[in-house]
Parts: sequence; C-alpha cells; structure tokens
Amino acid sequence: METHHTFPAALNIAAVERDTGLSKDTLRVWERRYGFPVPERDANGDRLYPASQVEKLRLIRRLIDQGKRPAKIIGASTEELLALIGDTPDSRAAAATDIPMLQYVRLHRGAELAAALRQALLRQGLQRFAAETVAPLNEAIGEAWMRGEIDVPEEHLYTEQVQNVLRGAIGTHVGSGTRPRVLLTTFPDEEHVLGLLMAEATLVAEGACCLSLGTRTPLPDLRTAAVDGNFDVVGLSFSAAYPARQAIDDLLQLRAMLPASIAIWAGGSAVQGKQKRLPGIRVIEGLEDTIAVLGEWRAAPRHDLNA
Amino acid sequence: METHHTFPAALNIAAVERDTGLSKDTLRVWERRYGFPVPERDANGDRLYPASQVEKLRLIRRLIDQGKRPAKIIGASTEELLALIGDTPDSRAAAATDIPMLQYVRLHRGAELAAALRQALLRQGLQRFAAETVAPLNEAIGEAWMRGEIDVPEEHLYTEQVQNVLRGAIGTHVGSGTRPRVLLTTFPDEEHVLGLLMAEATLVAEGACCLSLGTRTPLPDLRTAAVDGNFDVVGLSFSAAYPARQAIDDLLQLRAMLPASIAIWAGGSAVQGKQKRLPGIRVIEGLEDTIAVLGEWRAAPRHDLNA
DNA sequence: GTCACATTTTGTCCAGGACAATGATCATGA
DNA sequence: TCATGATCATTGTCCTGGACAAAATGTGAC
Repeated sequence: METHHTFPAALNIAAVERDTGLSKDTLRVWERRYGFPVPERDANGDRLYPASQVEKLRLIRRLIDQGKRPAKIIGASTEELLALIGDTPDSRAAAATDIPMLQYVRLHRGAELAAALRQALLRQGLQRFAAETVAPLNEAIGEAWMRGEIDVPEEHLYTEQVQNVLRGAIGTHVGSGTRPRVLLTTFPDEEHVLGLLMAEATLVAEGACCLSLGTRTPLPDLRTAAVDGNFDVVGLSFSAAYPARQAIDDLLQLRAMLPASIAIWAGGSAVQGKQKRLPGIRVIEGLEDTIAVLGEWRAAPRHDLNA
Repeated sequence: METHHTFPAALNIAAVERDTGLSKDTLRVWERRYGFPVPERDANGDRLYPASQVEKLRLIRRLIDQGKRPAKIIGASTEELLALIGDTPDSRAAAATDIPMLQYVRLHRGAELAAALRQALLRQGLQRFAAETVAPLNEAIGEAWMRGEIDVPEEHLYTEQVQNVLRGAIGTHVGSGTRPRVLLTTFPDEEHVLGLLMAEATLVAEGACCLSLGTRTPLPDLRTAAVDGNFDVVGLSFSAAYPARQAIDDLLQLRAMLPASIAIWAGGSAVQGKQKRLPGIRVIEGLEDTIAVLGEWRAAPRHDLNA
C-alpha cells in the first residue's frame, strides 16, 4: 500500500523557513557555527534540506521554545531530542490532567470535540464557557504541545472547532449601540486568534459593543480605525509566545499614538503582571478580570458622554 | 487634539517586510538597482525606513499585485502612484456595482454588516447564502481592494464578520457519520480562509461530513491526518493570489502522497480551468459545481464502502 | 492571431563579516 | 540564603555585493 512516494527528496531554504519557523539567516548561521543542518546542494549551489534534517529542526525549534539553548541540543540525535521533549519538570504533573476534550483533540475526533464544546456552551452560557471551558482547555493544549503530545494538525483542528462555537455564540449577541464601544485586534506579530475571541465573547456577554478586526492589524491602521470609528476602548490580546518586552514597547507606542480619551486594555500571558510598567494602559489579568475592568470603565466619569 | 505623535520616526527592515509584504532581500535589491527606497541608517548602519517611504512601498506593492512591473512605477511620486491605483481598465465598470454591504465595509459599520449578513443567511439558507451573497461580495471586496478603495482594516473587518456568520451556521449542521468524509484545508502558503469556509458551508448543507483544519497545513501533516482519519476526500482552497503554477505543482505532489482511494478536490480562482493539467484531481469550477462534484462522488462505485 | 525563440527583468539565494540584545555566570552585599 | 549588579558568552539579525533561474516581455515566422 505504501508504493506512492511520500515526500519530495528535499526542501529548499524558503520551505524550511515555513515549516520550522527558523529564518533563512538562522539556518545559514547554524550551519556555519554548529555544523547542523548540513543540507545537500542543487545544481545551482542552493541548499536542499532532506526531510530527516527538517524533522530534527522542528524538534530543535520546539525545545528552544521551551527555553533550551541551541548550542546545548543541536548536537543531539533525533531520538535524544524526542526524549528531551516531554521531559520538562512539570511534565508529569500536567500529563495527569485528563480532560476528555483534550483526548478528542489528540485523536482527531473533530465532530465529538465540536459536540462537547457546544454542549458545554449550552450548559454554562457564553461567559462561563469562555472562562471555565475554553481557557483551561487552551492551557492544556499549550502544555500538551510543549510535551510533544500534539502537533500542528491537532492544534489547527482544535482552533477551528473552538472558533466555530465561539463565533456562532458571539454572533447571537448583537448589542449594537451599547457602551463601551470596544475595538479588538492583535499586533502584527501576533497571529493567535483564540485569546481575542474569548475576550470578545466575555465582553459581548456583558453588553459591550465589540468590533473585532481579527489578528495582525498594522499600528497606523489600528489608530485610524479607532479614532474614525469613535471607539472608547482598544483591546489587544497577547499569547504566551509574544515576547513580553516587545509587548510593552508596542503598547506604549500605541498609547502615544491614541488620544487619551480612548482607553487601551491589554490581556494575555505576555502582559500579565506588567501593569506597573504600562502607565496609561489597563492590563487585564485574566478573563474574569475583564468584567471588573468593564465595570471600572462604566463607573469612571467621562468627558464625552454626549459625543 | 493632535498633539500626540503618530508614528515612530522610522521602521527597521523587518517591520517594513511585515507592513509591505516585500522581503528584506527585495527591499535591498531595489535600493541597489532602482535607487528606491533609500532609507536612513541608525548608529549601527542598519536601515531605517521613514513612514513616507513605507507608504510609497505599500502603493507599489499594490500596483505590482495588479500586474505592473517594478521598474515602470518605482520612479513615480506617491501622488502619481495613487492616481495609477483605481485606474485599471475595468475600474469604471466595477465601481458602478453598488452593493449595500460593500458600503458597510467601506464605512466600518461592523454591526450593520453583521446584521445584513445574518438577514441574508436567514432569507437564503446556508447554501444560497454562500453562493449568492458571500461569493459575489468576496469578489466585490477584491475589486475594491484593487481599486484602492479599501485597506487592510476594512478587509479584516469584513473577513471577521463573514467568519462569524458562516461559522455559526456551519456549527448548526452536525452531520457526523454521513459520507463522504471531507478534510478541508489550504496549503502552507495560502492564508485566506473565506474560500474554505464557503466550501465547508456548501458541503455541510449537502450532508457531507466536513472537518476543517483551517489554513496553512504542512503537507506531511495533511497526509497523516487524511489517512489516519479515514477520509474520503481532501479539499483544498486557493485564492486568486496563489500562483497557478505552484498550485498545480503542490496538488500533483499531494496526489502522489495520498492513496488513490482518497479523492482530492481543488477549488478557487488559481485552479479554475486547470482540470486537464491535474489528472487524478477534481477541480471545482465554482461554488455551484461543488454540489455536482459531491453527486459524482456519491454516484461512483467504491471499494471501501464497508471500511 | 499564435506559436517558438531570444532577451530583459526580477526575486531569491549565497558567502562571510559584524554587532547588539539576550541569557548565563559570578562576585558582592543585605 | 537570597537578591543585585557587572562581566562574559551566546545567538539572531542585519550588512555588502555577487550570481543565477524563473517569469515576463519582445520578436519573428507561420
């Protein structure tokens, strides 16, 4: 049955950049410094990475995301790297958590996952669904990813199904005309959408009037949209993968670009606990905190109520 | 009121790559060959692009996407470029089409757009909504983008709202257990999701059992997911931006990777009319054609009905 | 008009050097 | 013992300038 050939013999450097997330520059400088990867060359002298090296690069990338240093692991064999993944300190504790929905993701049971999510939504209502089902599940997925238990397609499947359920629910809450008017998006380097959807779900459930621009909005465009759209608040979401340092810089830059009458709310792992370093910005410490922040805003005296 | 400074003085080359979609290599080689852009330099000799040059680069990028050649337009002033955009042959004809929903997008009326979409969905049902409302609207948005009438945030807003409505509707059609089982996704270089959602909507409305992995699934992962998940069909979606040549190569490569028992369906502008160059692959010529293709599959004799 | 062929244009890749930001290490003081 | 700061090593990104193949364009024969 396995007569059909599976992969092309080798990938060029651009394809490897796509597949591994390692930049072309990084791939070349690793080759120079560490002696890995050492790709073949085509007739023109261009690099051609065999699938085995790409596979190893993917493992290395994962370990680096976990905090390992390239020099320490780049010499290891594929087997040693596999052993290293899922051998983090908190691995055993986390592996114990046995959420059924996580099993559906592992086993590619998209339909069952969707059904379970929908059932949870019906039982809990939108707000508790986001806070008590999606948020913990998100975390569990992140940890399973770290442990190497799930891969790209599982994560995609998960994101798709959660999106279907959350977006369907968000759609049923119209809430136009209410206040505050919140513009939601992420910065150009942040492509994770689930945090944004969870925030939107929580906010619309509380009667805020949300408009989401999705992910990756360029800063100048964000400014224009916020000012022209007469928004009260701009909400930004950051995943754990976003460098905290850059999040702070970007937020302060946005703060300088927007008039003081527009509040900025920032949520997600990357900004958690950074309130003191973010003057003029309200850090949302967790989904539950969203409601408190919303209450704050509504309680605060405002200049433009008649605007 | 405009006392706050709007932009940082200049962007580094990585930020310009993000904002314009032009690779670092391209930016450097243009500077060498055409004398534009000519960025400032920081203390370390690194390029710093002023906002004005980035703006011009964005215009150039748009014109290139419309088919212009860099050498022909790179010398023009920002004003001349602006005049060039929206001066394409079919511009006048297209500008005449005056869909109300397109107005909502132009004016950032997210709530109104969502309401109009939802109303259309209720009136038409999922299938006709996809074919008769979303598809033409998509095309109109694409043309408005070409003409420079809408920009990144408008396009984001549109995509978000359509996603909310389509995903909500898709979610209500469970259809697990029915055949065929269709695995939907896009290739790693295709990030447009609306085509995929429209296909999914049409298929679930016809009782197919769809599972979407979202966009950008690596080929090896796609193969594993299709085989392990016991799917009958793998469906791929291509936007107009996808190079037709690459679409054909990628599809044939996927065909070689998958067992013959799994059908491949491909849809979208990039593959339209390419059926004869894609043996073993069923090209879907339009949303309406989807239903015909589904009927074909169901009518065809199969070896594995008892699988 | 349409096909084949020559020529120009254009994006991507290469090598190898440099540097700043980040992380690790270690000494110092509370 | 633990925090704080200085020093050193690591690492990703940017640089220059050269090369080449794929795509687009132009040219001529039919």
